Amino acid sequence: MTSITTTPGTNRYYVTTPIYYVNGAPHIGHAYTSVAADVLARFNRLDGKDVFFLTGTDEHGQKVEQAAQNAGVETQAFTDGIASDFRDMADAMDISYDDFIRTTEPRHKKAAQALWEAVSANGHIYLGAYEGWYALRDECFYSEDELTTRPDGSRIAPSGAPVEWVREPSYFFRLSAFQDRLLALYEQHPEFLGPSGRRNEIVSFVRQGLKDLSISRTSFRWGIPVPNDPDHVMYVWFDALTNYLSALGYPDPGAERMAFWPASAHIVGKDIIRFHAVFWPAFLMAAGIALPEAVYANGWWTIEGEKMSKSVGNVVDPRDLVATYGLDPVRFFLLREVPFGGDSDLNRRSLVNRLNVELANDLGNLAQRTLSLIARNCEGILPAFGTLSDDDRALLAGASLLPELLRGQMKRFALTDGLEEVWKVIRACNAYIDRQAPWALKKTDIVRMASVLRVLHEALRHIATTLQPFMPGTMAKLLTQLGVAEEKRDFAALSETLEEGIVLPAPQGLFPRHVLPEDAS
RNA sequence: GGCGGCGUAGCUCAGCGGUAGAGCAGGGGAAUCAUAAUCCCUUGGUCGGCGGUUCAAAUCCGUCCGCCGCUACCA
Repeated sequence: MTSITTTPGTNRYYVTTPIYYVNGAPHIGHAYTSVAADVLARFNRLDGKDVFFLTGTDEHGQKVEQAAQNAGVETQAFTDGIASDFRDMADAMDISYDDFIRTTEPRHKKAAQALWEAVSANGHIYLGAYEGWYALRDECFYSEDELTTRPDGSRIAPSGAPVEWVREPSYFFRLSAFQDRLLALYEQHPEFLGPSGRRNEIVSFVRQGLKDLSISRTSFRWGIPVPNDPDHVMYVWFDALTNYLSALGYPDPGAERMAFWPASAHIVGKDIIRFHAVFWPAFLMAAGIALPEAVYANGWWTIEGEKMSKSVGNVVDPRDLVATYGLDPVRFFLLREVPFGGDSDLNRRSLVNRLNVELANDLGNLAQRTLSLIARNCEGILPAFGTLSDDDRALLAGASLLPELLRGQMKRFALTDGLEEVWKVIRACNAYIDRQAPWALKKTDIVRMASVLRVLHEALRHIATTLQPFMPGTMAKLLTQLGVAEEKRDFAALSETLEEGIVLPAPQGLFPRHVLPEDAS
């Protein structure tokens, strides 16, 4: 049995997205969580860490079985189709995952069964009966508050189907035994769970008492068989959560990837925080496996002020947004618009406004004006630093602080605040260029002009390097325009000075402006 | 019902005991290297209402009003 403490940091970083449930097509919410996790993965790679980044799909359960039946397709073929759509979405969003786990893969089944056996061997699983209101017609259980009572006292499901109280044999996990240890975990490791509002909710949930958890079903077949009792399949969460281990090669003791355990961060949507912050650590404690270092929940997106739902018909496919606005602008917007952890609204006006003001005007135009001044006045050759003024030094100091600043923000999952820090430097560059007016120095002091441009170039190199995790494609272009070699783009390379005299390619625009149809004319 | 959060400039929010802040939007000016982009200045708020503690309260306490979240087997 392990202690509840998490292991100290190493040079490895293991970050995960949830595995997405394949009962529907990927939407902007999935993309959001994945982009956030991707930023963390990319940031840590640039920071010299050995990173493993996992995403994938959750493919078991009665709903999937039914969805496949409704579609008239064999269940595995059905999940194959949706899983590949999720993979396509991840690729379209430039998610730099190292592995894509599917819960229908043999390696996962083996891992889930091994985890079950480990928990069982420690005495935390017992056979009991799951009781509840069951609708034969719908073939599923309903909770008390979902039901309506008719005048004659009988109850009906939301679907209108009659329900009856039934008992189904089920294996239970002794969740109740872990209440104190979970509370100790939250208290001793406040960084385990965030944002803080969510942590408080989970703490009060656990405090009010935990019941044992039903972790198997006999009412459907589409799942992983329980070891030594094939009448049962594992109930979804025991199966699904194990993915974080199965992709590492668990339970093979010689699996190289197991060195990445425990996970550094599980990024999840706020709807599944409980499963990650309560059930998952309890399962791991029960199996004697070290706990992940952090679980962090992101919020929901509304669309033009409305809740996203299939019935409203406003579900946004991130690939459509990318087709209209470009990949990096969309990635930027998702992480920039609202403090990471909170809810936010996706609407065209604020999207276009952010892209125009912050990307096109603030950053794109800064790069363009700086690089074209160098192209035109320095023959496209990177100038040398002259004697640095206080103004020069202040700007460079701000820029060189960025990696360290962002490191702190990323650790706290403050992705939005991280971007704000970079933008402070970008705004400072625009103020600096106006103050120094290199276009005027051109006529009075050509040496000073060259030095000013070099200071701006150096600030831009820091900005572009730090922004790579957020906008990998566009920042790669910018770094190329700045003459930074591909192997000199990590944080360590920032402390080296670029050689003057290198030839810079011709500058090209990075971010096009957008005009809303109603604003045209 | 219980527990918790929020309510600050037109908008999105930061501040959380010591003379009200940022970004965007609005107004004025400068500049013209640049994607007509940029820079500077500026209008604007009895910090949800009412009481209390304090020399001093967005900031602490109480209460009221209005939103929102959680309150287990939903993927």
